[in-house]
Amino acid sequence: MPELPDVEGERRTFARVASGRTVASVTGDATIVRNTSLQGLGRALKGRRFGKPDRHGKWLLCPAGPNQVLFHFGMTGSLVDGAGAPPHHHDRLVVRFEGGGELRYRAMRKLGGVWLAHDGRARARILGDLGPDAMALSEEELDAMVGARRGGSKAALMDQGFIAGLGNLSCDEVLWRAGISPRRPLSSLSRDDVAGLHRAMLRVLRDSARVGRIPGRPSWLTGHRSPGESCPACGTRLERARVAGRTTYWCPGCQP
DNA sequence: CGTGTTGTTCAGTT
DNA sequence: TAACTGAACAACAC
Repeated sequence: MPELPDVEGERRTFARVASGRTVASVTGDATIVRNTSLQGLGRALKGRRFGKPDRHGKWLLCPAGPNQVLFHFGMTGSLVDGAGAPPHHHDRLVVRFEGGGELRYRAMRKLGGVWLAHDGRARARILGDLGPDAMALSEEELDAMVGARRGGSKAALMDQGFIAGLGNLSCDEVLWRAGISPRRPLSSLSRDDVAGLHRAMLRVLRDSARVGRIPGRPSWLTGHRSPGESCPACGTRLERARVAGRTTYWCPGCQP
């Protein structure tokens, strides 16, 4: 699931369930903690109170005193309010709070994980070379970035080092709304194209973030990701191909 | 038993 | 060097 809008949903879950709460214990599957042991994570968090979570791209950044817990959700991860919820086979980490309540990191596949950072340097090392957050990017910034980028539009928008947050679904949705074919070189975009791309990106991300996922509404391209479906705007049969390594849908009519 | 999957990373190639 | 490709990771559904 997790693209930027999904992680916005996780951010709200964390804020509701964990922010302001003091950690009592940390248990779970040791392999989901990527850069320390379960015990190390427990020692760093125990007795600490979680602050307000932040997000950059698909990363969720959760302060606990001087430390930070960094969540990445891979393809199947999510945060769950564990209060009163029955144990689940895919609960990989359980953080219990003083006075009751718990937060769980649940993931079917263990492609994401949990990292501990003691300071800003450690955090930067873990996050790697991320581009600006897609939701915080201004049209002027995008315009300045586009000219120097070689290669196709989809590959660029999917590159977390270029812009952080877009995934396969949101990328297809944004390109469709902006009327840009996924293989079209990004550097070929006119100023108007860039303005349209920026508008489409914010629109898609804001609408999706509000519900915490990319809505597969019938009026969205994302609602038609099965072979043989038609464009919800013009009725043209959608194209489907592997672009930038991922299954891509686009409308040859709306995205020349 | 194949294929495919909303994520990243790494090795190898263009 | 920048960017691309394919494999690997992991756990399912079909």
